[in-house]
Amino acid sequence: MPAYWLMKSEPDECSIDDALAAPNKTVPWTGVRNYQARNFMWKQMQPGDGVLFYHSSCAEPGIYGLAEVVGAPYPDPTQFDPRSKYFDAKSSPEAPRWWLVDVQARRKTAPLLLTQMREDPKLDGLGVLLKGSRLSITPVSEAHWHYITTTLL
DNA sequence: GCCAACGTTGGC
DNA sequence: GCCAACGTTGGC
Repeated sequence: MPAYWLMKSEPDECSIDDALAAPNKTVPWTGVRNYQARNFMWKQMQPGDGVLFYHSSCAEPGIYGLAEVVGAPYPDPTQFDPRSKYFDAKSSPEAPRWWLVDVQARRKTAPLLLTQMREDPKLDGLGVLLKGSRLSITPVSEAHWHYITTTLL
């Protein structure tokens, strides 16, 4: 059974346009350094899972596209690269600390802004709307996914 | 740039 | 294992 996720990306780093322009429209979801978000990618995501592609830390945060999980999780290579800002000296190839999945962009959508989502009672309980939520990857219920993808986008 | 909320670190 | 200090996220 497919699962659904909302994944935040800073558009300055990787926007939905960047993902669509990438080879095979696929980007490694690099740089996650939060255990809860890592565990979603490492232990729970399956190829074919649906992804709401969210732009964060920008002028108009919101959902800007649809994507899906492809392939199996593997260690984030940036954790081993001393020049990377995601380098983690406490990790090692023998015991990688940070795992990621590849995400393939499906299409860009009309923006569904955070402000709009907050006003929609049907989206009550959506992870990204919860008070103080900073988690960069949050599960999305099938009902929310269906509503967002068929009615709002 | 501010700051609330949250996660992590490390001394004890 | 507690918890204060610190760092980060991310909306505004």
